[in-house]
Amino acid sequence: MLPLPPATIKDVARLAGCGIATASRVLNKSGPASTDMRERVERAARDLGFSFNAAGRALQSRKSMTIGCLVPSLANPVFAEAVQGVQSELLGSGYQILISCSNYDDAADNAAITTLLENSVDGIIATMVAPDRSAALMQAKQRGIPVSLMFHDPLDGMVTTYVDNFVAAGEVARRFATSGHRRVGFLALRFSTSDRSRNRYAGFHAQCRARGLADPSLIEISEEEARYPERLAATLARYRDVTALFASNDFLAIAVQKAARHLGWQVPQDLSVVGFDGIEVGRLLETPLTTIETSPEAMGQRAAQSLLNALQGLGLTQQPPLPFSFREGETLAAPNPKRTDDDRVAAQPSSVPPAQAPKQ
Amino acid sequence: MLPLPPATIKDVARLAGCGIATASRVLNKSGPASTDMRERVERAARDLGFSFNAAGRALQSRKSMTIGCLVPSLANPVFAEAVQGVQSELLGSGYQILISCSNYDDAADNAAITTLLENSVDGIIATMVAPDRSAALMQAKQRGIPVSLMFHDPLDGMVTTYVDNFVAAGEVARRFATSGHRRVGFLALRFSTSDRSRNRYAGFHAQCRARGLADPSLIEISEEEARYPERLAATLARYRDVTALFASNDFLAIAVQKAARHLGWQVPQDLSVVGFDGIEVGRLLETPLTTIETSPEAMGQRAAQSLLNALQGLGLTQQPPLPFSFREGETLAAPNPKRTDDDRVAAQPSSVPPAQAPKQ
DNA sequence: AGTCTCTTTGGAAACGTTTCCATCCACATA
DNA sequence: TATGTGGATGGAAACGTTTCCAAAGAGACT
Repeated sequence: MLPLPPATIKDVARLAGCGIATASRVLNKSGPASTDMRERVERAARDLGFSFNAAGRALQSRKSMTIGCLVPSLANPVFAEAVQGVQSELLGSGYQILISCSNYDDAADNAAITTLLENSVDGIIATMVAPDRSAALMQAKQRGIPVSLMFHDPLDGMVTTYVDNFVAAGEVARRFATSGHRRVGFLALRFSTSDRSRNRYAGFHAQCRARGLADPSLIEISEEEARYPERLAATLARYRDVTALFASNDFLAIAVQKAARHLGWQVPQDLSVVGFDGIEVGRLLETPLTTIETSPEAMGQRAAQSLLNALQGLGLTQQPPLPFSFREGETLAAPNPKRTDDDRVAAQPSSVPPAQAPKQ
Repeated sequence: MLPLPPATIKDVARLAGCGIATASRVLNKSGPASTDMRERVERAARDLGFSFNAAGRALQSRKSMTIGCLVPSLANPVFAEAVQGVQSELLGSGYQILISCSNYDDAADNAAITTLLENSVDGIIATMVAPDRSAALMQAKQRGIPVSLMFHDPLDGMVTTYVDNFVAAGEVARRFATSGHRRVGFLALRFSTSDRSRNRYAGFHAQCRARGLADPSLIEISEEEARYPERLAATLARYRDVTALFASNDFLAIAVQKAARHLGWQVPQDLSVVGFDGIEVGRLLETPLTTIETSPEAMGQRAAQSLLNALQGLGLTQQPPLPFSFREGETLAAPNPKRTDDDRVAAQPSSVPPAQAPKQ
C-alpha cells in the first residue's frame, strides 16, 4: 500500500458529479447549493476523507491562516508560558502558530522574521532583542502585516503587550527603602540584550534615588555564574555592603539564595532578595521568594487577542500595561545591622563596580 | 504608502529580462545559466527585495518545509525544553516548526494532528495522550509522513525517543530499598492521561516487589492539590506510614517538600522524596532534590534528528533509550524509626488506598 | 556546407484552491 | 405568450512556484 495522494477538491467534485466551484461552495458554506447537491458533496468528501490543502488555499486567498511567533527561547519558562497563552487564545480561531527562537541573538531575530515573512504569515507576535532596529520587522509592517510585541515596553510605532517594568522595579526599590535598606544591588543575566532588564534597572535606579538610597550596584553575571551557585557566591562576596538584591528574574533570585547559603549568609537576615516574574516554584521554596508577580500566559493571550482583532480589521491599538503585583514572600526583611557593620569594613566602593566574574 | 504586494519571481524575470524558468533556476541554483544572466537575475532579485513565497513553492513541490510539533503543553517546562531542542536541531535545515498544544486532551490531540496534516507538514514530532489509538496519526503514517514521538516508551510501529521510564523508576525503588524504606508511595498528577506516569509506576511497583517492599501506594492528586501545599498536605497526612515518596515529576516533588513542611515533617528525616526529570531549580533548593535526571532538550534534538534523517530518505529507525542518571540530592535518607513507630498507630491500610482528595 | 553535440534559454503545464462571471432553469408576473 | 427574477451551477482564470520539454545558438567535427 503505497502512500496514495490525498484527495483533492477535484476528486470530491468528480465523485459528487458536480463542478469544482460547487464543491468548494458547499464545503466552505460560501454560496448557494440545493439540498440534494449539498448532500452529495458532503458525502463524497466524507467518503474520500477529503480535507483542504492549506497551501492551495493560501496561494489563492493570500491568507495563510498562520501567525508567526518569535521568542528568545522556549527554555525560559516565561516565554514558553507566553507562547502557551498565545496558543490557547488562538485555539478556536483557525490560526496556526509558526514558531521560532532566536536564542537572544539579534541576527537570528531578523532571519527568523524574514522566514516568517516568506511563509506569508498573517500576523506576527514577537519578543526580540531590538525590535525597533529590525529591518525585517519594518518590512513586515510595510507589507501591512500586523505585529504585536510581547514583554517590550511601548516603542515608537509598535503595539506591545507588557508589564510596566520601570514602575514594577520602582516598587521593589520602594519596598527596600521601607524595610530600611540603604545599599542595594541589581543582578542581571543578559543585561545588554534585554530591554526588560534595562528598564527594570532604570526604574529601580530612579526610585532608589528618589528614596535617597545609594545608587544600586549593577551586577551583570554570566551564564556560568547563574548556573553554579559557588561561582555566583564568589561574585556576591565582592558586594558585602549590599544588604538587598533585586534579581531581574526569579531563577536568578533563587540562585542568589543558594549562593548566599554557600557564603553562610541567611536570607533574608543577612541578605534580602527580591525576584521578578512570579514563577510558581518560588512559592514552594522553604523560604518563599518575594517577587514581582506577573502572568506570562496572560501576556501571550493578550498579544494574541490584539492580533486577532487586527486581523479582523478592528485595528491594532496599544493597550495599557498588564497589572503586576508584589508578592510578599519571606526573602525580604530589614537589614541586619550587625552584619552590615561588621562587613562594611571589608567592603569595596560599589557605585558601579566591575561586573566581571573573578577568574577561577 | 499602501502595502504594496511583495515581488514575485515574475517581477524578477521581467526586470532581468528573462523567462521565469531561468529566474527560478538561477535563484535556486538548480540549473545552468550564463554568468551574465546569473548576475542580471541576482541583481533584479536584490533590487526588488524578492523572496520566495512558501505557499507557491509548497503547492508545486509538495514539500512544505514545515514539520508539525505537538506537545501537551508549553507551560510544562519539560515539553517546552523539548520543543526548544527540536527547534535548535532544525535550525540550519530550512524546516519551520508548526506548533500545537493539546492540554493533555485526547480529542485535541487528534484535531491538532489533522490540522497539521491539512497544512501538509513534511513530518511530525509529537507527544500525545494515546498515540497508539490516534486515527489521525494513522492517517499521517498512511500518507507516508514520517512520525517521531517523544517521551513515549516504544510502541508498536512507532519510532520514539524516550527515557526508559520503567527502568529509571525501578532505580528509585532500588534506592529506597537500599536506604531501608519498606513502605513507599508513588505520587502522580495526571496518571490516566500519561503513559509516562503509568510506566514509571509500573517500573517502581515491579522493583518494589522484587526488593520485598510493600506494594507502593498510588496517590493520584488533582491540579488543585498540586497547586496548594496545604491541600496536598491534607492528602499526604492520610499516608502516614509511607516513609518515602516517589513523585512522578520534580514539581510534584517540590510541592511534597512544601506540604511536608506544612505538616511539620522534615525532609528527608521524616519523609524521603525523589522526583523525576531533573529540572534545574531542583539543585538550587535549600534541600536539593534527589531525582532522576533527564534532558528534555536532548530528547527534542534526537527526535528532530531522527526525523531529518527520515526526510532525507535514510529511513526512520528506533534508537535505544536516552540515558538518565540518578541525581543524589539531599531529600533521600534512611527512614526515621521513631516517626514510623509513633505514626503507624494512626496509619490506615494503604496497599491501594483511595486516591481521591478529601472533600473540603 | 552539413551534421552533431552541448549549453543556455523560455513556454507552458501543473500543483489545489477560490471566485468572477455567464449560463441555465423554473417560476411568477404582466 | 413574452418578460423578468432569482437561485443553482460550472467554466475558467488566477495565485507563485517548479520542471518538463523544445527551441535556439555555438562550436566542433566530418
